[in-house]
Amino acid sequence: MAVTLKDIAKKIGKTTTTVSRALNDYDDIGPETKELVRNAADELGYIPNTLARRLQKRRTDTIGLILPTFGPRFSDPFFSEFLAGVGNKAAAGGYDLLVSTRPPGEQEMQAYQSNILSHRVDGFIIVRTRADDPRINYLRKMNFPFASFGRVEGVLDFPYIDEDSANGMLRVIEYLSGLGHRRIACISPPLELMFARHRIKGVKEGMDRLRSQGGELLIVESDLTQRGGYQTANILLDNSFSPTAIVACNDLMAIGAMSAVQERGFVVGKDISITGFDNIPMAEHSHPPLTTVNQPIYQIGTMACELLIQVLRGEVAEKQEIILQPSLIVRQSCGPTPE
Amino acid sequence: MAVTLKDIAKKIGKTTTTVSRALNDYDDIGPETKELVRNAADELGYIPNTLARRLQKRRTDTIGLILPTFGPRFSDPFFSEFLAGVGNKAAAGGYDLLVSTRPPGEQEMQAYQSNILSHRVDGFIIVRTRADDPRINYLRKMNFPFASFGRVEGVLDFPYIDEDSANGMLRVIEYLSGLGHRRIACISPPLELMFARHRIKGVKEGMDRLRSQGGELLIVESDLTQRGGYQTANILLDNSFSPTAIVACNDLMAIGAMSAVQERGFVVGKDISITGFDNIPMAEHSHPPLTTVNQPIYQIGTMACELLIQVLRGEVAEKQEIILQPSLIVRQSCGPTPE
DNA sequence: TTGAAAGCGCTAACAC
DNA sequence: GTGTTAGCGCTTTCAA
Repeated sequence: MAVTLKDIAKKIGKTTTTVSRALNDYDDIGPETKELVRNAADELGYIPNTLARRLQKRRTDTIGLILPTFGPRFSDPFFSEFLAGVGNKAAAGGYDLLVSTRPPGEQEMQAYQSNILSHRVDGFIIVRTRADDPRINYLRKMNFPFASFGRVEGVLDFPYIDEDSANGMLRVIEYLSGLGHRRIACISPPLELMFARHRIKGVKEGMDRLRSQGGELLIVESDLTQRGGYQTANILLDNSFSPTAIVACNDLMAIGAMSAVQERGFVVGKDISITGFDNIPMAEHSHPPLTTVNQPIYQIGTMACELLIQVLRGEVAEKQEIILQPSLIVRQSCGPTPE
Repeated sequence: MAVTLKDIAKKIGKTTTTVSRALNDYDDIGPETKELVRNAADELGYIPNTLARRLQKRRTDTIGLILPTFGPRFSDPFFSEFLAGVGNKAAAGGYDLLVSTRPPGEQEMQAYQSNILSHRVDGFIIVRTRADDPRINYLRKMNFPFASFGRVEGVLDFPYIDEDSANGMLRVIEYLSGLGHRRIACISPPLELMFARHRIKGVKEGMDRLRSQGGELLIVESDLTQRGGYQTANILLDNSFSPTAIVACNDLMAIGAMSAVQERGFVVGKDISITGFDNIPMAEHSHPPLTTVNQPIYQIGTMACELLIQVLRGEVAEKQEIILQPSLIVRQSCGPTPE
């Protein structure tokens, strides 16, 4: 049914070898033979069998992406955009993208292992790095190609891209302090996540600079979801600390926090200021629109994939690490400290 | 480097044939040989080479999912949950999931074509069907296995799962009419999308029943995004129609519409009622929480994948079509008609 | 119950 | 330039 090299070879009275080389444009094939072969291939509608080629080449031309899912519902807008970035770059580079989702832990590690050992992928994109990331430890140990979005604690001897979240948060704090805020609460993701650490680090650094001016910081850990932000903000509002500003470590939690604040009759941006991080599309259309730090997730996906492709192709990446400088997006969710 | 059947065979002094059959638990292999082989395999850490197996079996054990992306930013929470559902079911069934994203049109069709012709996938999951869906037409023509989430206009001779959106919308309208609403505006997605048609159909049917009681309907087309909902609501509010309720065809647009309404100083659920569709996590935490129709996207992904797997395995699905009955989730975004 | 031989469709080494 | 031969790692007839 499917047309093979053999069919073409038979048709034009040559061998499969010749046909193969002609189609792959080897130098040692005569120009008229090439023409002949190509025409025959076109006529018959030849499409190479990927599987056969991959087996022979001992390459899968496939990139693996295992999304770490927490909780049962998995609708982080973050991932879908990242996925699109990775996927489009992969497609452009001639790579397939093999996607799965696994909760961090045993199953996740097994997925990495089996994908590698059973020769399903040539390399991995790692996303949402953890402090002592078992995935990265494993891949490094196996000497298996990968590129990551996010750093880890410790040695950074692998290609990665990351945003300078610490700096982003520093600017958030500076912005808020410029508005007069001193009592600031921060809603943090689980601290095993590296980006949480960076963001918290930025917050702390900013607050340190405010110490002489009476800056006070309360950090509460949450879970990255809107619901988590909502619940955590409620805890915060019940607390005697009574912050004038809430700095959430991502937009989803910020938007959840806004609901909590508004439910109590406070006006966001007046009674309480709130900031996010990521600049997801929703941030522009929250009520009020959310002041946040931009993170170009689609492009980050693209670039992470590009880093990996460079490794796979054996091209020496001149720059194996990319740190993006964030920009503050000022909208209407912050205002001067109330009296 | 990698352990092959040959290595095991050599080690125990049998042939690769025997080893292969032993590992695959064929009946015609002696129990002690099986034991022997298995132990040797374990010792050597044998993992079958997927590529080789696939080539031989002429199956890829891979399911394709090409997400139709509109616009540049692609953060529909819808897709990430659907993806997780499909992916987990696929993994459980021993299938890989090959994901790409393509804007509807030429490129998209080429992706389907090349994935099929180059033997990359065994079947496809189709998502977000269009009225005269070129993907489905093509797959049907090629007689290539697929299952879809969503129906099409015309013959439904393929396995699909869908929610009875028409009925869902009917219930929304009934709910609103019970609250006294008569002048209702509807924000619709592009009408080439099948689910848009079903939802609109439900809306119209509901309004038809209200005609004798002065029911009036205005439908405006938008683009499924929060921004689109926002813009369209603004158009609606500038219009002389002045609806007392806005029925959005998905949650994202509903939430966008809420922003627009609120920006004009109206109170959602009092001055104007708003409803959505999908029940994305965000809907619970919007301000006010959104009354909407539930659509269990994760489960739908799971079931769509299951339908496909049944086809691939040659199992006759007793029920090739699944229609889910929706449930109305009443929250706080609707109230009685203002005077 | 096991082995020998063939082949999935392709590419690569080597000879001519 | 082109053909011969071999082999990627696996499964599957067919014989023994």
